Amino acid sequence: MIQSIDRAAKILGLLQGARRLGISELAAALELPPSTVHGLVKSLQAHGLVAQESSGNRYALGPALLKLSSVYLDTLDVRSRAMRWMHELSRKTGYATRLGVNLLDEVLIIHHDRRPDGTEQMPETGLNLPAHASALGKVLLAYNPELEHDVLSKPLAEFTAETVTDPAVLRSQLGEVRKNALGLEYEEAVIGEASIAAPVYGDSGNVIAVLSVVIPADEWPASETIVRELRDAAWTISRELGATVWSSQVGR
Amino acid sequence: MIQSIDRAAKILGLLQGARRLGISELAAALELPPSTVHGLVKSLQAHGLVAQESSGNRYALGPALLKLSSVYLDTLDVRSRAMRWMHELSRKTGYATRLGVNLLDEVLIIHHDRRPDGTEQMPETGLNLPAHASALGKVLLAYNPELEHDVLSKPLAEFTAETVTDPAVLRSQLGEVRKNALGLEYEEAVIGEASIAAPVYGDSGNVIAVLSVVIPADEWPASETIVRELRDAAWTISRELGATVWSSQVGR
DNA sequence: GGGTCAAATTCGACATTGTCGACTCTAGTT
DNA sequence: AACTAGAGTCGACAATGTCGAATTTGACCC
Repeated sequence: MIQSIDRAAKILGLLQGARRLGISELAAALELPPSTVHGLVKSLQAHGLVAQESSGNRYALGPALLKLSSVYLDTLDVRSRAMRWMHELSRKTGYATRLGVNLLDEVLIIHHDRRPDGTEQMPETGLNLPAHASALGKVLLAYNPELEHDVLSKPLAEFTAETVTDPAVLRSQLGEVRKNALGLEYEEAVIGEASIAAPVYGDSGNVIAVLSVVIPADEWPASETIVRELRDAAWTISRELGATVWSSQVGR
Repeated sequence: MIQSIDRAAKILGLLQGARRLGISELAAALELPPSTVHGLVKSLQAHGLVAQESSGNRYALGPALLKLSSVYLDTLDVRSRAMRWMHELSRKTGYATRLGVNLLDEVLIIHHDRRPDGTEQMPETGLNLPAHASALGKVLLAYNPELEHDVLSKPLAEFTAETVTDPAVLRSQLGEVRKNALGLEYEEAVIGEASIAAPVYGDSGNVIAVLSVVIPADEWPASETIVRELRDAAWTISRELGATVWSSQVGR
């Protein structure tokens, strides 16, 4: 791991959390001398990864990130293939749908199709969810032993009374997920919200993304029809990506 | 400029252009030994900034960029303030509107409100435009001497027969832009497309963004009404950000 | 309006750190 | 099954980034 890149990435991470920070604040957070941080920040700034407030001496994330991320989204075959089926799935079920991938030890939402009832809903693309407290996350954990190890090696954060914080319970849930190829979550991250998720396979037979349907808590549990439609959609996307029944069974 | 950060940023830039590259391809492009590039790429990968193809040995941009960029968009006061007025402006004029900021020597579109006629239109947020061949870019150039110097120090790329490639002509156009606080462009980047743009001021009195209306070439020139509506919208946004008549006049 | 303070920024010497070449390993090809 | 091309590993060297001291900037208060 190259030290200065590690530090630079940490600076981006800090700015992600705190929005706007001065050199000395960054230096304090990283436990480095301000002059060192200054050099790192200026290098990031030269590439547009960080931007300085026009009136002031604080720094924030830069515009280059937007351009990079828009290319990132374009390169994802899963996403472009999934979009039309997600829209279909939202329409059929009446619920919002999400497509997620693994980012470090969390889940990143790479596409979101709103509930079709026309209510005001925040776009969720780019948000992330805890791996152990979301249906999306549980599916990723179930099919990725490395991630499972990562997540279980740290204490599990508690978000609501329903959050699973006992590693043994989580481990047994992951067994269920593998058995049914379906992840479940009821008010474990957000009160009033539940979800179910199914894996999406790539041509190598690996789970490369997860598809979920977000269900209001008072309409839980999901009907058999909803589950079947979710599974069908996830499977259709996988097939378009070149996965076969066979490859998905030997996968992992 | 820290060397390894510079190199890392260049790697991200290459992946932005080429989508998927192997270590040796990156090494060739950067004229560095493959082992050096490998170390850089692995460091970026550890932070999710690049990702390795599941089946294969090539690398692409990583999911962390999406999360970072979504935070970037949230931190931009201009954008959140501008969105509602842009929607209004699109509705009133019947044309698509764009909001841009400066990224290195180009213009990055940070918000796009579609033409309200309901035709299929690609979302343009995250795209970038050449500074010298767009109305947005000309406004940024006119109010940013450093950027002007940057852009004029290199040859001006030609996109269409209308593209201004003569520095002297561009310079005189920038004078006009400053005089009218309005940038114009007719088929200089894309055939069939023209646009007009007006500056948006921040509380320091600087031009921090640009607002434009995209007009089909066959409806050119824009009516006085359209121009006034664009100016009004840009001004309303500026005022919400704390700009005053006075500060915008002493600005720069 | 001037004086004080905190924070950003610049600079150069030192030693830590990243770089590079040689080597190994893996996978795909003929 | 041998061959090739590319990815990935390792350790020595010196180029590079780091850090402390000094300088500048700008904000706030008296």
